Amino acid sequence: MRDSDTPMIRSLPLFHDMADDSFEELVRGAYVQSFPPMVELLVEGDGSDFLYIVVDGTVELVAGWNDSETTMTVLREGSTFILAAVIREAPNLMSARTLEKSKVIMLPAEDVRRVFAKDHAFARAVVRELAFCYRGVIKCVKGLKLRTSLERLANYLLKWQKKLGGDTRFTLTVEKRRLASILGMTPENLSRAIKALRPYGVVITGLNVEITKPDDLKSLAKPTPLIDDPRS
Amino acid sequence: MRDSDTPMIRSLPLFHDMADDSFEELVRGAYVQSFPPMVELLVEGDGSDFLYIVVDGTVELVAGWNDSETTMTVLREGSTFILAAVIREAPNLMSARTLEKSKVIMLPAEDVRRVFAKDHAFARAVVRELAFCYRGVIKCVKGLKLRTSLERLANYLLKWQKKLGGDTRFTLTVEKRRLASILGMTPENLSRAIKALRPYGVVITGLNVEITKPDDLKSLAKPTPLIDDPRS
DNA sequence: TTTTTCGTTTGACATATATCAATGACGAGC
DNA sequence: GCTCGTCATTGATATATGTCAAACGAAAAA
Repeated sequence: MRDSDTPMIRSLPLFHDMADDSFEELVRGAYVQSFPPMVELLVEGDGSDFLYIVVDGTVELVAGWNDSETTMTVLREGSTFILAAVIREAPNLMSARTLEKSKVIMLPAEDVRRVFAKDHAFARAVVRELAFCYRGVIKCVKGLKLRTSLERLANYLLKWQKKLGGDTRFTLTVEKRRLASILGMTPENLSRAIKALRPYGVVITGLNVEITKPDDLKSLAKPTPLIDDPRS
Repeated sequence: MRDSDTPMIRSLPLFHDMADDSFEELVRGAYVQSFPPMVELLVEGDGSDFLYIVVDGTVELVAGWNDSETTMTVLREGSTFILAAVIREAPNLMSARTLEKSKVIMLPAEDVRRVFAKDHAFARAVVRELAFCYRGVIKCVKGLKLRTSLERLANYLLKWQKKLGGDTRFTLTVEKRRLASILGMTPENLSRAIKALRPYGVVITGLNVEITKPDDLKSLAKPTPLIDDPRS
């Protein structure tokens, strides 16, 4: 890999506090690769030979069963994935594919485990990262079990409005059928849900969202940090 | 706490490999408490002052939203809980309550974090534990998003049959309305789902389960280790 | 033993969500 | 500018699941 990529990795929480020589050791065997859209980076059920880091673009994690599949999450710059599988030397529970042209760094799993075993700061960072991911998935389960798809959509919109600066107007970062899958519904149902949010001041045309009555929408969505706050 | 409890803790994967003095430090400030059934051990949204370990009995983790609640999981001897919240010093995402008379060990969160910061072996064990929990929740999401409630029930039965020794007959370990909540359905719906499994050789009377046509049931359930195998 | 309580089951019904088919809208490539 | 393909939308319908009320049954309390 090129030296120009290392500062970006180094600045990630996962690698920030580790010893220099440990970092060297990790980076030495790393690959940087650019992929076109819709490339399968790894397949559910396979072993995990690398820890992945998204440098640029977007990568989706999908899970399949019985001829159908669902989007678990969409990752962007700075995200790592299949950390848990690498640590436990277990098969991937999800497939990963690029959505856009994307650049990813691949750290050989062996290296990660070796450095993890000897560098305490790195081990601590892995813990914090995993704890973060764990809590993210727990929130996801809570949404699925406690909310209807309409409520999940309403909260999704509020969450992204905040994430993108809080403006009245903003743009969705994924296409609608993928959004439907993320929220655990069909594209048709999403279409109807969007219509159903109109009385609450939501207008969506294409990927453009406008929220004219945020209070009304919030009274429907009833957001709570214990489900909807990505950090914490 | 009494010395008689320490060997059990020490034998758990989380504490097995850590240094003796670190273990001493953890155990020194620990509390052991016995609670009657249905005692709220901690409340969703509160800060986490302790890391909990179930020594005996059963504890359920529940999450609530908008006046309804759902059972996230039921824990038994040897399980730890709210590890992620303790590590991140973040509010609990779930409440915990005893189901039966239960004995739990409470390790002050401060101690856990301090030992975690200095003992590399403990940090590594925490990583393994968190990675394990993370993968468990991912499997849960996959089940919720990819399967119907009937399929979830079928797989639940097969999973517990195996876990309890593989016998044709076995006994459910939770009451039905809690099972319904675990599976993400209503008690009424569970009742009907149980009836719907009759053609597949499932007879449930009270908490007793009999599976007479395992192959038929499996052809409906289509179990996969990537969702249904708790280890790995 | 009787009574009470609580969990389960059942039926009738309402709602949520998925499916299928058709149409419409938009962008990529020619 | 056209054509094709893909995604989004709409309507009709089917299925899955939830809700409410009542009846039932087993375990705990009197």
